[in-house]
Amino acid sequence: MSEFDYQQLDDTIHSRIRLAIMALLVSVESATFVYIREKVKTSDGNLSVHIRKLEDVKYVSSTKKFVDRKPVTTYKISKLGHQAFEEYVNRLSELIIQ
Amino acid sequence: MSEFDYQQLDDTIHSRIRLAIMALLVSVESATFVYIREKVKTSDGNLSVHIRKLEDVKYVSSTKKFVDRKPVTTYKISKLGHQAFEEYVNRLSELIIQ
DNA sequence: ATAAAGTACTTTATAATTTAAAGTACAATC
DNA sequence: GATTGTACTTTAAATTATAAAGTACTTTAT
Repeated sequence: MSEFDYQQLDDTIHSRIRLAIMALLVSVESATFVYIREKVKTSDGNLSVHIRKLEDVKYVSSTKKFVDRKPVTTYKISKLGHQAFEEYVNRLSELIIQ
Repeated sequence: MSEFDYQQLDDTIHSRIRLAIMALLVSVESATFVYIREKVKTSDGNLSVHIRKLEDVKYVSSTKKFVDRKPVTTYKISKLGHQAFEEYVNRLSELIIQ
């Protein structure tokens, strides 16, 4: 059962930064832009671009509101995103575990 | 201990195609260009470029010879490559396993 | 004998992605 | 009221990946 076909790995998830974002989001109920930025240790620009990609494919949803007169964007992983992540982890295991 | 810093993941290894190559190479004594190309299901050009990157950082070594008058390149993972792969898998687990 | 097709790659050009820098729209502080 | 800070977004530049073309043969068919 040892397959080494890299195309089995979801390309949207398999990016170091997006993988970290997804891993974080599956572990929490929801998270703000700033919280994610700090945990993932990246710049605003990077996070903005990458989390947008996850939104584009509907793996993540966002809601925007104001807290203390400041904008706060909160992100949540979707059911589809959850499934995709699980599938990704399974494929990864198949690839790596001998 | 849940960290989501994506920079912990070795960037040379974390590419779907190079990851597949490394996973294959840790599981065998050595492998030819053609064997890898078939297992990893990629084109000659892609394999050539990516395996060269692994060679550049000394994760993989190669030897070229002629068999039946045809060129055959054989690749092996190096000790450094082995360590890097192990380290990569460990970091990946930390990232993914909740 | 020679032309066509195949093997084992390498190189190069184009497309896609990532990263970094600059920009926007405020709020708070000095 | 001018500077600094927050929470992002947009754009441009650098990096990377993929696909196409090229090289140096060998084999097979004509």
